[in-house]
Formats: sequence, C-alpha cells, structure tokens
Amino acid sequence: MSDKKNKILTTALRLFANHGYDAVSTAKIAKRSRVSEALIFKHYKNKISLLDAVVSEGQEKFKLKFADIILEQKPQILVSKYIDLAFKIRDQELNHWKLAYKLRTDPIYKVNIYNKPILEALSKAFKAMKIKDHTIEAQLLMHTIDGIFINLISGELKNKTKLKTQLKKKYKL
Amino acid sequence: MSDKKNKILTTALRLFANHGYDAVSTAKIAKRSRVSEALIFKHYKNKISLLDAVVSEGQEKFKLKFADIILEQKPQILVSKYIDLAFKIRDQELNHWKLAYKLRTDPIYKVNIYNKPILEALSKAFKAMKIKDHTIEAQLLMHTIDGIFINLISGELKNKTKLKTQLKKKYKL
Amino acid sequence: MSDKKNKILTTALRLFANHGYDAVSTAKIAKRSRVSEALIFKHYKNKISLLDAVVSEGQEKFKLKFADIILEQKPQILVSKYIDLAFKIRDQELNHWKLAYKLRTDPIYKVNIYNKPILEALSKAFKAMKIKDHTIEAQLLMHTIDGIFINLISGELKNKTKLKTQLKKKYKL
Amino acid sequence: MSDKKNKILTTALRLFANHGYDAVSTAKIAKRSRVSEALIFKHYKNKISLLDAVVSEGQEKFKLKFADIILEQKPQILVSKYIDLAFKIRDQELNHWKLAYKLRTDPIYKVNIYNKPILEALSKAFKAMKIKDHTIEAQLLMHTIDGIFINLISGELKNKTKLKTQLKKKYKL
DNA sequence: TATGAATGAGAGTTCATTCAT
DNA sequence: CATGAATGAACTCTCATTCAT
Repeated sequence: MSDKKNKILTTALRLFANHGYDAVSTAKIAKRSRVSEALIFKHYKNKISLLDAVVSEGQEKFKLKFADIILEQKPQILVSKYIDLAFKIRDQELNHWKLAYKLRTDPIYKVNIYNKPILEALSKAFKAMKIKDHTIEAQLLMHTIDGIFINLISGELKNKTKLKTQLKKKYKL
Repeated sequence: MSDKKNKILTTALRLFANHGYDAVSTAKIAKRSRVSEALIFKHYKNKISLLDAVVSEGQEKFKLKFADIILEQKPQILVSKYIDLAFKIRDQELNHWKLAYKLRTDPIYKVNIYNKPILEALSKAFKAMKIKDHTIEAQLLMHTIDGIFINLISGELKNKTKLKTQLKKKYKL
Repeated sequence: MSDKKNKILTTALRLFANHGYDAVSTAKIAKRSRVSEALIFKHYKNKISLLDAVVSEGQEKFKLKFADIILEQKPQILVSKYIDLAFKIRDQELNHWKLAYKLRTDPIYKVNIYNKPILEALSKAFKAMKIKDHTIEAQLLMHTIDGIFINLISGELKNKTKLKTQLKKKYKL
Repeated sequence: MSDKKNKILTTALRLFANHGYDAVSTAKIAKRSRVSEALIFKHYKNKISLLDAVVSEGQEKFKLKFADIILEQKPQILVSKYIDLAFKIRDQELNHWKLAYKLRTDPIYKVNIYNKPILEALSKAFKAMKIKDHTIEAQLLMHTIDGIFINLISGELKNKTKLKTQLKKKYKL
C-alpha cells in the first residue's frame, strides 16, 4: 500500500475511533493526512468504503488475537489469554477497539463476529476446569471483559493491575 | 410541556439513541415528529441543546433509580437491586440507556456521573457482607453490569434469567 | 407558485434550453435567479427534478397547442394550424421547444409523446382532402416541420414567410 | 494513428454522440477505451480538443459525401443522391450524424458548414428541372431531410422505404 | 507510448439555523 | 404556538488536468 494511502487509512481510523464516523468529514481526514480530499476518493470509492477498509484492517488484527486464544489447548492458559486481552492494548490497536465498540450498537456493522467462537472456547475451557455452569460462566466473563473494554476505551478504567489479578484469582489462574 | 415539544423530545431520543447525534439531522427529527423544523429551534436554542434536554431527561430518570440503590440500607438488597437494574429495562428507558452508552465513548459528554457514588455504595455493601477485596469486587461487578448493558443495548443479550441468577448466586443473594 | 420558485423555473428553462442540462450547474441557476443554491433544493428534490418540472411545464403548454390542432374539425384548417405551429413562436415558448429538441435524442426523456396523435390527425385530414398516400404524406409533413423547427431553434431559419406560403400552397390551403 | 489513440477517438465519438459532450467525463472515455486517463491528454491537449478531433473526423467523412452531391452534373441525379443521403447511414457514421445534430443546437459549434453549398446546388438543380420557386423548394427539401435525420437519429423513423419513394416521386425522380 | 498518483476547482446536495408571518 | 421561505457553510464526491516514471 502506497504511503499516502496508508496515511489516509490510519488518520481515518484515529478520527473515526475518537469522534465517530458521522462526526468526521472527508475534508478533515484529508487535511490531517496532508493529502487532497480527491485522493481519498481515488483510493476509496466513497466515505463508507474507507470505513470498511479501516474496519477490515481491524478485523484482520483481531482475527489473529482471537485465533491464538481459541486454538490454545490448555484451558487455564486459554482463559488467561482471554483475560489478558483487555489489559495489554495500546495506540493504533486501541483505536481499532474504540471503533469496534462504536460500531457495535450500529445494527449494520457486525463487528463482534468472534463472539460465538470465543464463547464456545471459553465454555469448553471452563468445563475442562470443572467449573460449574461453565456456559453461563463463560458468558459472564465475556460480559465482564466487555465492561472493562468500554471503560478502557473511554479512558476511565482504574486499577488495571488489581482488576486483572482479581479476575484471574476467581478462576485460580 | 406542550404536546409537540414532547413529541420532538421523544423522537430526538429515539433517533439519537439508535443512530447517534451526528447521524441525525434536525430535518429528520422534524419530519418524524411531524413538526416544522423551525419549531425545534423555537423550543431548543440549537441542536446541541436538544441533545442536552434529551440527556437531562434521562439523567432525571436514572437519578431515581440510582438513589434508590444508593440509599438502600441492607447491603444484600442494595447489591441485588443493582444487579436487577440491567435486567428490567424496556422501550423508552432502553433508548435512554442506548444514548448514554453512545455518549459514553464521546469524550465531551460526561454521562456516567453516577459511577462514583454507585461504586462507593457497592464497595460499602460488599464490605458489610464480608467480601474480600470489596472495592475491586465492586468495580468488577460494575464492569460486568456494563458489559451486560452493552449487549442488552445491541439486542444480543442471551440467557437473561440464567445470567441474573448466576450473578446473584456469586454473592449469595 | 411563489415568486422565487418561479424565477428558478424560468431561469432553469432558459439555461437548460440554450446550453443543455449537463452544461448548466445548479450554482449558475441560483446565481442567475438571484437566489441561494440551497433554495433550489428546497423547491426541487434534486437537479433532475428541476428539469422534470421545466419539461412538465412545457408539456402542459404543448398539450394545449396540440389539442387545438387535433380537435379541429375542418381538415384544411387542421393542416394549416399545424403548419402555423412552427412559424409563430417566441421567447419563453421558444425555449421550451429548444429544450424539447435537445432532450429528444436522449432516450430517457420521451418528449415527443404527441407525435402519434398528430400523425393520425394529419393523416385523417389528408384523407378527407383526397390527398393520395395520406399517411406517408402526413409523415413527410411532420418531418418537414421537424426540420424547420431545428433550424428555427438554432437561429438559422431563413425565409420564414416564403417557406410557410410555399408549404401551404402544396396543400392548397 | 496508433491503436489506442484510435480507440479513444471512436469511444469518444460514441459517447459524445449518445450522451452529449458535457455528460461524458474523460474518466469514462478512458475506462471504456481501456486506456489510462492520462493517455487521453497525451494525445489531445484537453477535452475540447478531443471533441474537435472527433468532429473533424466527421467533417472529413461528410465532405466526400457532399462533394459527390454538389459536383453531380445531372440535376435529377443530384437531387436523388441528396435524398438518398438520409436513407443509407449506419453505425459509426450514424454516430457522426448524431453528434453533428447534438452540436447543431449549440451556438458555439458550427457543424453545418455544408448547408450553403448544398442549398445552392439543390436550388440550381431544381431550376434546371423547371421546378417553380426553386430556391424555396430547395430549402424545403433540406428541412425535410433534416427532419428525417433527427427522427432517424433518435431511432424513431418509420416507413423508410415508402418515405424515400414518396419523396422522390414528388420530384419525378 | 503509457500509466498511477495526485490535485484544485467545482459539482450536486444537506446542514443547522434565522426570520417574517 | 407554529410554519414556510430562505440561506451560508459545509458535506460527499467528480471534474479535467498535471507530473514523475
């Protein structure tokens, strides 16, 4: 991918993630990317395609992370990895998460396609760990992580380390 | 409040909640409210004031709920009431929650003003219930509820009853 | 119809007729109408709707003219009226004709809907006038008038009076 | 002329003829010619020069046809040839005619440069054929042919053979 | 010869907002 | 209280054109 095309993509990610798709004009993206507005439309059919490209790039990154979790053989490590997910994120990656959570309430964008496989993996792990009600427990953990994420995203998350420790302690990890 | 003014308010709530502030034009609100666009600006100084009004209305409703929780004397009931919060919401009220969570990621709007008092109340309750690490546990519960909320909002929450039961069981409620 | 709306319509007619739909920007129409560009879109959904409105207005005017011809009972007068059609046009009306002939080659716009009824009326009249091959003669006359029209429109028509006289003489009118 | 240059020219002719100069973008011409947009500007200074080239090519083709008519010595054959003109056109040539008639209403382009010599030739022929009012008759015939042309161009011309026969009969050809 | 990358200017259209009634 | 008419600024997107390779 060419230099300027990439600049457009990262700028768009940053702005969409922090202000929302509708609040960010293509003019602003162009300006911040130090590129002509026309160039955006040379590289991306229209504004929504630019969002698509940004989202796809995120999905690609998430895919790797989630695959690593789902394919983990040792149940304890699997759960541990999942919990860690929320606690070691930064910069570019954070923006992808911000955007994902922004789009989540939008019925058009199905960003959380990895929910089901993750749920199944966690459920199976809990079962192997002899945890009662493993399915509902898996779901609960996912919601907790979701909650941690949205607090993380809005920059309000306190006591990160303690939180992680406490969570892991619950599952004896 | 006059009939039409109220119509504007509820329409704005519905649209803002489901599509976001920036994605909804005053023209659309007017049309859906079956009101002239000018009337919106008679009642509300500008678009952002309309959002303010919508948000305030929500805060007002939330205030009662949260007060009821915070002022609860019996710790078990306090926690129980807090957990119940997420599980009995509907319609108009749901839209207020949707909007609140939409605005939450927006750095400008500080919607979650009740977070701190709730945290303190929960923490205190957990302490009274002899739960170890009561503060961090309170925080964790809040995150879980947050997670449940965002799933609820996007219409993806599964196993509501089981989830509630399981959660309460954890705290022996 | 309000004052400014009408101004937009007549300006659009004039510009479309003389330069073509695609060569005229809404900005230009607005400027020449001494109106904001936005007002055009308040009155007409989009640019093509403005063209539609202009065309419809023309059709309405043509309808009266053609009806007068078609409903004429005396064959000689019918033909005479048809020939006169091309020779007494001016200003606003001329613009409607210009536009009609511009759109004629455009397959989307069916401007010449009156062709068939006119052909039938002329054919019938010629038959009554004992003119041989009345149908093909009617068609030929129509083409001649068409040819006169396009020359008229491009401002190249010479010898208007003589032309009319000669034409009428052919049918002993 | 190189292969691609020629492709550009014929594509431009086709598109200009069918949609008009202003409705066709250089991007579209490039795409349909399977050529880069830049190449168009290597071969033609700018868009209008491309139109010029297209028009010139047409004029060149027309020139031969008209010369053949004008230089015809036998009056009857001259007129006959002129009438035939409209009845044996197809494909590429048709596009040149379409374009010519599109540009005709445009005051900037003077496409009908052969009108005057043709008029004189016809007039002279009619005179030799002892036809009264030969000049005005020549003009009338030209208008008729014009009318036939524009109907031909928009694909609406009916009864071609009969029309030709009838026309020729009028002049005893 | 041929292209991909790039752009300023302008296209049509929508925005929130004002004002006279 | 309520509206229709009106607008400047901003929006997304397309235009013809240039330039480096």
